[in-house]
Amino acid sequence: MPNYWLVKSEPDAFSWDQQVANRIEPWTGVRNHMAKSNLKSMRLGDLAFFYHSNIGREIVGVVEIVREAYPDPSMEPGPKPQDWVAVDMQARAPLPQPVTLATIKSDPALTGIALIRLSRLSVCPISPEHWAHICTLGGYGA
DNA sequence: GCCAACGTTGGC
DNA sequence: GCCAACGTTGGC
Repeated sequence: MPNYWLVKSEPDAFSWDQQVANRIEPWTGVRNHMAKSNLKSMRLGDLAFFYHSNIGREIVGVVEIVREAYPDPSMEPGPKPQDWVAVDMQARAPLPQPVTLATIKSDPALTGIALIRLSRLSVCPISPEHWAHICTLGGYGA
């Protein structure tokens, strides 16, 4: 059974359409330790919601982890050694009906979800129950 | 544009 | 080790 995640991207910087066009994309630039530890926990075949932050504020698609954590190629050489990581993700399919932040916040079945509780965390775990519920809301995989 | 949350930096 | 200052994220 796969683990479930949610990753955020500002569509200005990198959008779902670009993810689809590129098919496989390195997920780089994470500079937060909790998010990094989540990246390191991802395994081949894990699935993640692709969330548009700031513009849109909705879950728009599903991606699959196709390469586990490796050194982030976007790291700048600096005075201190760093160990940020990237993973590769492949677009699976869009949600037929995107699920908005407003919907997630107002749904009693989704209380406590990390997306809301840790609003600044860019890579969040999702419980299997929440995953299934959001898939239903989004008409995904029906 | 504003603000809350929160991580990081640097003075002490 | 504490804490004020500051920067960033991201919702509103």
